[in-house]
Amino acid sequence: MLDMKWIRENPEEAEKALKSRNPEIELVRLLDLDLQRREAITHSESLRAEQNKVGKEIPQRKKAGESADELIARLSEIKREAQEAQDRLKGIESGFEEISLGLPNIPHDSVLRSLDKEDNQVVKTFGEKPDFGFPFKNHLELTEGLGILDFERSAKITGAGFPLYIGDGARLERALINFLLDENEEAGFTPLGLPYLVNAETGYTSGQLPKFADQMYHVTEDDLYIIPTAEIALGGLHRDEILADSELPLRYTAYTACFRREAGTYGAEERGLVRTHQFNKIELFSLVTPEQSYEELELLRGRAEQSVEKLGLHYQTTDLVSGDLGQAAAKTYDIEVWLPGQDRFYEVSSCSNCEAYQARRGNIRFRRGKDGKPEFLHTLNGSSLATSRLMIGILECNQREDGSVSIPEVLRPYMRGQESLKK
RNA sequence: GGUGGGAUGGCCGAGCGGUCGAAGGCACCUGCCUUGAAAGCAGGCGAGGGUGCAAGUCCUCCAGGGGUUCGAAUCCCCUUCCCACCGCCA
Repeated sequence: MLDMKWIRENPEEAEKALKSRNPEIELVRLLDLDLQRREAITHSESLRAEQNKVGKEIPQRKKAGESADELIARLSEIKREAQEAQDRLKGIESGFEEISLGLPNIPHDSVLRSLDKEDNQVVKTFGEKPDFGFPFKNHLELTEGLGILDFERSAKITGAGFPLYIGDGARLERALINFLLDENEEAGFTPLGLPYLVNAETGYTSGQLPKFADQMYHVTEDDLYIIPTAEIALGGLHRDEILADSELPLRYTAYTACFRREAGTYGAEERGLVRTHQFNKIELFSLVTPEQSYEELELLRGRAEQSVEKLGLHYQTTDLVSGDLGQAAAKTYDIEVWLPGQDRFYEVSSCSNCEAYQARRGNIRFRRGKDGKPEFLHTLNGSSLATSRLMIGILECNQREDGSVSIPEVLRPYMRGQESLKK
């Protein structure tokens, strides 16, 4: 959700910024409803004030031993009017919310205005494309040879898009998860074990609801949503709280499975582990004061980059253009790992500063000192990292001619010293 | 799933249906006192919103949502959450 006061005062600037993300966004209707809303509030409240005033006279009249019948009659008339005004206000507000809850965040000034993903700026590159010197295999050929991944059987269990790791495959991913959690914890992030199902309020906080409801699995029986990323659950963590500025920044890390319906997407080129309904991810999440948030974004990005570097994978970091930003983000860096089998870079991390967008929706605030007025804080999230896609990179980039795969050294302690994956 | 008990301001805690946004205590802030501190004294001290240059003023909020009533923190109904016990169970 956006700062309505700011939009009201800077309508052209706001619309221009939002159009840089989606040219179809118009604010005319929102501004009109905002005006109507405030008028309706004033009208409704003045009637309430009168109602209260007359209401207070009744006991006084009665105490004095006089009849209050006439006042009571007048009051019922005021009440009827007040109720009408109230109903009208509710109608306006629901229209207002429908629009305002659907609007994306305003991009940060430093974000390049463009609708074309091709304009995403590469801000860092690490390593090089591997030169195998032999016909290399893609991750599906490798995992089949090693017997560590089985999509045919997982389809029997569930259906398409749900990976089944076996033996060394399961072990390697677990090693990745533990390695990343340890790295993050050493960097000062508090580890959390999170619920995988969230209620609707939490879904709204992150910006996932109402607009992207169809991307989440919904347990209708209990009206709970299965998280597409830990970020959604983390958004609910401090909902409706006022934190002390001395507690900030709050930094969390959590491993969760992530579930995405991927409705409307399909692609023969995204086979195997590239895009699945269920995958694993370690998340970073920070709550900070507004003046800290861009420094924090660099911290998250650096944290994620460092982990990829330790794994020895070739990657590039891009600064996304306005048109490629997620709903809640004001600025985002993507970290993409080179996947030889796909012949392109693939996102393994996305680090975003959501500024006050989520805080406003979830009413997450902080107070400066003892006497400061509560203010919305800034939230940031970053993947560190998506392990399922990392698996592809590790397998494909570390393969040997015989189909075995050498395990990155940093993971070996997590694999009881195992140095390679062999049949 | 069943039964019973709860939910009030940062915390604790009172609140006959009628000046209750809410006693009292703790914590906190300001001033007095003090060499300094403590104690004591005086005052202040929730959030959101409308309006206004501002002082201010008005509205809303006692878990959430409905209802009864001229009037609800107080009465009724529903929901959620917490606690206890029973049932079931990793």
